[in-house]
Amino acid sequence: MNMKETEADSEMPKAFDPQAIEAGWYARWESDGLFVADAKSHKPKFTICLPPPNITGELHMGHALNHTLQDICARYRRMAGHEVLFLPGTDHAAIATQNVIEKQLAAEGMTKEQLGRDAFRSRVDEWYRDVGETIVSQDRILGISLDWTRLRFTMDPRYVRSVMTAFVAFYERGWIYRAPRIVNWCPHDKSAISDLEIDWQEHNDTLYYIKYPVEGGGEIVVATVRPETMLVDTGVAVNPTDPRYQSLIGKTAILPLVGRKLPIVGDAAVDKDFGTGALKVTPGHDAMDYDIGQRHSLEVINGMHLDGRMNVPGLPYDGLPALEAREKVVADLKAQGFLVKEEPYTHEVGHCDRCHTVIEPLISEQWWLRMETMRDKALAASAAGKVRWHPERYERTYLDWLHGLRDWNIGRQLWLGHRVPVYYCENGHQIVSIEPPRDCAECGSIRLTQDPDVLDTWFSSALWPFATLGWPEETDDLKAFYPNDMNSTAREIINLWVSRMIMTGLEFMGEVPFADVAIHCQVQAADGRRMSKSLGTGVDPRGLIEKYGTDAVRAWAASVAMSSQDVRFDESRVEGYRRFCNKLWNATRLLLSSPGLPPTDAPGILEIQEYLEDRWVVSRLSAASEAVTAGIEGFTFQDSMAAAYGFAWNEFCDWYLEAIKERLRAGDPVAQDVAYFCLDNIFRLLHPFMPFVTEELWARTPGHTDFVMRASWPRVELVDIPAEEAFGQVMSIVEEVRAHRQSAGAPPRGGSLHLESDIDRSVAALAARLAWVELVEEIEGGTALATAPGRVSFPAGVGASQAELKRLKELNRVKEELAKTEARLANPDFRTNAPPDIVKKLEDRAAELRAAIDRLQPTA
RNA sequence: GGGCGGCUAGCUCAGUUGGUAGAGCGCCAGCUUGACAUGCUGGAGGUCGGGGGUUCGAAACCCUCGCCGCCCACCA
Repeated sequence: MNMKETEADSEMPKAFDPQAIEAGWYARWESDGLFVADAKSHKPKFTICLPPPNITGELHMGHALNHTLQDICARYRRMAGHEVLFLPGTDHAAIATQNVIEKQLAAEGMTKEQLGRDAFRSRVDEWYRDVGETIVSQDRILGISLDWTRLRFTMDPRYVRSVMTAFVAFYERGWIYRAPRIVNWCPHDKSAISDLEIDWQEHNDTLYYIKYPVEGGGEIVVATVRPETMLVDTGVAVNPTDPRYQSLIGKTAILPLVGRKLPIVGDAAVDKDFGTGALKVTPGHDAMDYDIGQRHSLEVINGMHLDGRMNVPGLPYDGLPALEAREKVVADLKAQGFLVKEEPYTHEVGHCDRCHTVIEPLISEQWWLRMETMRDKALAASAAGKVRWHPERYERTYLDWLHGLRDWNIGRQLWLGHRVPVYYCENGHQIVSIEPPRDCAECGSIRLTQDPDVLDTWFSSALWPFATLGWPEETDDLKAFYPNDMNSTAREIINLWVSRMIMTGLEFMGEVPFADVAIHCQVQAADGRRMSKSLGTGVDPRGLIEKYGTDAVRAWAASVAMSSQDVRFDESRVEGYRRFCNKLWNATRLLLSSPGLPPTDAPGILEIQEYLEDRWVVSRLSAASEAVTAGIEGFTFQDSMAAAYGFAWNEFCDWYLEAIKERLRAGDPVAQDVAYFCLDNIFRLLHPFMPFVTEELWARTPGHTDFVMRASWPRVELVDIPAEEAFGQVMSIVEEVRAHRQSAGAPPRGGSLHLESDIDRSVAALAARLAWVELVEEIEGGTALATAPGRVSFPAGVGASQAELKRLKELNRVKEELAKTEARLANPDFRTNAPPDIVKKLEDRAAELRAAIDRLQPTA
């Protein structure tokens, strides 16, 4: 530790310059090992595993916000005496990465099929190495105190082993099975995706009414927005309670254009009020139809190839893309007189959330994971209060989803990701194994092929809180740092990620992965739209950092943090926090300019009896430190920021430093001591929020030989209520005198103030000094004060009539308030029902107002 | 179709057991006051989305309507 070397003993520059000070600190913290967690430490542990950003991504406002909040917690806990592990990592983001690579290949005039699976894989590995830790290393400029020695990637061999272990464990429990189901199929990625990966968009489509003839006479009309799917209809369903159709149940309809015979069945899932109340049943291409089909043993026909083209051999629509097939089907229906009518119809259509292609539900063999047991454990953990949500309301989002949970489609038909560890031998035996098996356990065959599917990216993310620590090995890290303590996330991945971490954590580790889940607010663009690169509404945090400095961006992030409301981005607020940094900078300069030897020990021994302002400021500091701590502990970081800002600027700088300027100039050691004590505490309280400027100023102030990052968390308990009341009186007198001075057009200094003897003399003296007036025993004329018994007069100014105007205005305002107050007091119900202290307060207020009126009356 | 959040000063937001409406930015006016003009001082500006109700008293609690945003949902 050799901080003194670079400590600037020289004159401080007049203005705070973020670029100049932020450069060095991160490297020094890192090289001094301040971010590295010690699993052997005896301190209480505090662990956060940073949500792994997509390796394809760029740092955006959401990361800046989320990572800052976690870093506030990490830095705070270190100072408060915890051994902190704050672990960074990245996620392989299978679909997103595959799309990136495929685009690259396309640019080279190639497809992945031409390249082959193995070459594709090495291409991906190369790309991963290339991109490396670009995304997370951007966290360095944000000052995020991550333990880089423990950087993890979901494709690291050790992590892959965790994923395989989890798969096999689930398989052995009998929870993994392969079955055909309707899945959300992305024809572009040629893969199934889960329900949660669907992005719903409103479409203006057409609802077609189609006439199906019924055998033995008559007809039944169905309505659909996807007429091309009728080619593989295998039934017609009506609601059994619908009198219009009851007589048709059991009969057979004839499918137009195809001629297939369709049983007409009764099923309660059919909505009588939609369309005609009759539903064409296409079990191969609609989830509800599939269920109806299962209930009535209807045939399942797959009518689509995996690339979205129609698969209807023998029909003229075979091989057409869905939309073209739709046009042709409609034209033919119209030509043959089956189309009854068309009407405009607006509805939600699912798109792939990675590539935005329209999803086609189709039947497909998939790997599924049964969730019942894990779901029930998760529910029980919540019931037992093991997971606390902040804000609380998000617990319901989570629980509601859990209650409706269905089996999870964990398979993806991609080339990139964790390959399903299932192998088949030439004799059709199946082997499930963490390591690739050499031969078939049943027949000894060595001709094995691995299942082509890979796992949903979220399957590996679900293991993050313990797979990053080495699970399934019983590592020191795992023992020391599981369970983690908090998880901080955007609300859009509560179900996708948080819920699944909770379930797997309970299943494999027997404990919830974290006790607290913080869901931060969403940052919107200034115009209220979503921030997104494609909309051009994104704001790059790096640009902001260049402009205002990291500390300003972080302080802004903290100030919005966990607001119940999403916030519109307002750059002027960031700028405001840069000015706050400058304020701290200059307050420090003022102190350092005070003559005499500065204290050599860390400030702390206080002689605060003599001066009212000293007693007041440490009392306010006590309140601020409590509020800042409570805000961090209670996950309302915005409250912490507001409390620290308000104290440092409005109380410490505006009032306290102004009050002691003369004492500082005179080199009064008590004033220096108290002021240094306050600054010292301000730096520590603000360090989690604004690490750079606080570290820099800490190094520049006396008595500090170690990093503020390693200082202890302050707990100031010097509350002095009488001092706060007395100083409050000072403030209101000073403010009123200043107001009178301005409206009188009097010069900035000078004038006389007389205060009646029931005002404490120390209050009177301090008020006079701060208001730049002379305290006098007698006063001629002048203006009466409303806030205290007394009068003030100024050397003749230009605006005497303005002063008169001001007096009358004030008199009016006071009279109005008195009228309102008296009216409330006159209400007998008020006196009988309101608590006595409220009544007393109001009576006191009325008395004050009457006194003020007396003083404000013209002197005649 | 369910559910959640929001609607407070021109703008962005605070307002935690109901008890005289706040901050920052912006605006107006005055200050080169020996830390800071990235500053200091003073000021203007709000029927707390509309309407009901509970209460002595509502921005806060209840009902209702209206917008804005989000999440969940196998109605074709």
